[in-house]
Amino acid sequence: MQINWDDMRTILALVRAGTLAGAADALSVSYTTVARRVQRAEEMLGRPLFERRPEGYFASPEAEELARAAARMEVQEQAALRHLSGRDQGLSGPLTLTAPQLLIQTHLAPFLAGFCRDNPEIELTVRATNDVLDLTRREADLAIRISKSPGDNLVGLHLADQKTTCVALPEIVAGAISDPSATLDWVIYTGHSTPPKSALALYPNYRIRARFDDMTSLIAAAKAGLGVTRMPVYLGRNDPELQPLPGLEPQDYAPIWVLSHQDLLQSAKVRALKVALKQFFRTRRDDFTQIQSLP
Amino acid sequence: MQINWDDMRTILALVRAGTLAGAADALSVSYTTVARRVQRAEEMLGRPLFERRPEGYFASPEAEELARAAARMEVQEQAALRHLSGRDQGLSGPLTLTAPQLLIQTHLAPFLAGFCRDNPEIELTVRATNDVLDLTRREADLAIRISKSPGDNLVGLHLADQKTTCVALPEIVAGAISDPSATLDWVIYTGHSTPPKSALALYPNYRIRARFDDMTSLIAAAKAGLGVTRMPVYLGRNDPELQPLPGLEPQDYAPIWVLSHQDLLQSAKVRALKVALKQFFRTRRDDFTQIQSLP
DNA sequence: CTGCATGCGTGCATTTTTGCATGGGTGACA
DNA sequence: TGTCACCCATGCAAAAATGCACGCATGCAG
Repeated sequence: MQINWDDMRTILALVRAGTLAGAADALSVSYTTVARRVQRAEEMLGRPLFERRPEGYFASPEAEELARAAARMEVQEQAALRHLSGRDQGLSGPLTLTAPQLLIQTHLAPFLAGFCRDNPEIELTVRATNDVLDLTRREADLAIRISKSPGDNLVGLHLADQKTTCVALPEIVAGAISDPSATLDWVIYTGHSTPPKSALALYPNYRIRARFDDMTSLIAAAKAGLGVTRMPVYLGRNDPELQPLPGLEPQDYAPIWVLSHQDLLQSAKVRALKVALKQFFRTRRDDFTQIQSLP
Repeated sequence: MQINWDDMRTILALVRAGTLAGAADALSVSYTTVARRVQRAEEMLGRPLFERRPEGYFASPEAEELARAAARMEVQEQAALRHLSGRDQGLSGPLTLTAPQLLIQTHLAPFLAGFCRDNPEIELTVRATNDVLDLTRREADLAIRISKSPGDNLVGLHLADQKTTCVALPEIVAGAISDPSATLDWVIYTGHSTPPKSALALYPNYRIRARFDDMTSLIAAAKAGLGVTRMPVYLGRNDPELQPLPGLEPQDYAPIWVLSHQDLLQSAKVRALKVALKQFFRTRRDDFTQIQSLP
């Protein structure tokens, strides 16, 4: 009874995904290939591993057991690759960074352009996503996160503190100032149930017009005049269309960190990007905490 | 930075073997394939893994690290396959047994023939070797061993006790009887420094004519008249050319066990062979302890 | 020094693996 | 009920991996 290691990896992907297409995506092959590798593995082992159902491939207990073993193999593989990357002392080759979309758009893009110019041998990949990528599984080498704690096995470097501000179109702000007790429209982030308490202290009557699960959309909604919205100051402060609600101090918000896996601490590329990020954010510290730029 | 799992397995084999041909043997592929897989892995990782030397491939520290990870992956893979085999309740498919050559020649061969007839669906592979195969690495499902202790993670079933006897050609035996104080020639197993003490008590003067590290050769040497030799009674007792040295009680020797991995305890095939072995050895118990067959 | 065993690299034909295109089935939804 | 979005199986052609044959270097024994 023999088995091909890549077939085990395929079984793992299929158990995880549940469908041929899903597994194929994860492995960057076609689903036909997944189907045939599974078929081959079943022949090798002399027993069926998956039940073919109209809604997908259903894993038998045997397949699940193989997948558990394959998952443990994967941990070993990834640890080895991380260690290998960690040994890498050259400023060349691939380097992957993940960061929140908006931070890239507003601040990181020009910085990264400079970094690439300074390090022409580094092949930088940027994954602009709000999803939390798994640094342990090497989905990225570095992650810029807006969060309060680094996380397991990860090494964090604090880049900047952040505060939030409440902004809206000038006419809405003017209305609120002229009559603080009038009902104020809000657009808020999904998950928050009410506008910030400090705002309610000044403007107690509110109506929630909409909720969005995406900051870009939230900004667009505010610009469309849907209401007031709370956002990190780096987004609100320089937008010519939006204006802060007066009388409110900026509120604390989760700081910005850059994280990497312990194993990559010694990697020259990772260190280079961390150092550059630290320098960059030092010059821009106020962007994230001060409502108005200093003269 | 990506890597193919079978390439990791190849790196492991190459680090272990040190040469392309050796790794190729272990993997049952051609050495060309090993060379090309390594080349591909090196390209993927963007760094060399082996130093090509005239005497073979020399692993770099990176390759050794990858190999260590791959070895841990291998442990997982093999554990999974063992568990899978353990679930196997059918009396069909592959089954591998390892046993000492001589035991197969003299006793096991007819027994195994019967077992195969009784279980025509089982595809039995016999590995006749004196090397201790690794049941953990699934080099065999069952092992018949001449040894005092089963070993780690293995489950043993005692098949028979054994004794040894000292035999030689009739003329040598006759000479020893006629003059016990004459110098007696011996052929002994490598590792033993002297003939057995109980023999020296009766025949104190000895000369070691040769040492052999292989029992078959030892027997041939005894038959060629090189001297007296000590061997398990199952080998000596029925050989028409050889005769026991009189006055010596059979001496204790390591018993015969059949071993299998814990994970395979539930496998129907493994259990079937164990049961059959136990029954067979019960009827042949005396072959291994009595110098003369009973009338 | 020569023959021989062992080890490596490379070009080429063969085999295997892969992806694509097509067809069929099922369930959600207007 | 028709459409759409997902599933899956299979035939076929392209692409990749493999094995083989050959040539070359090295170390060792006679």
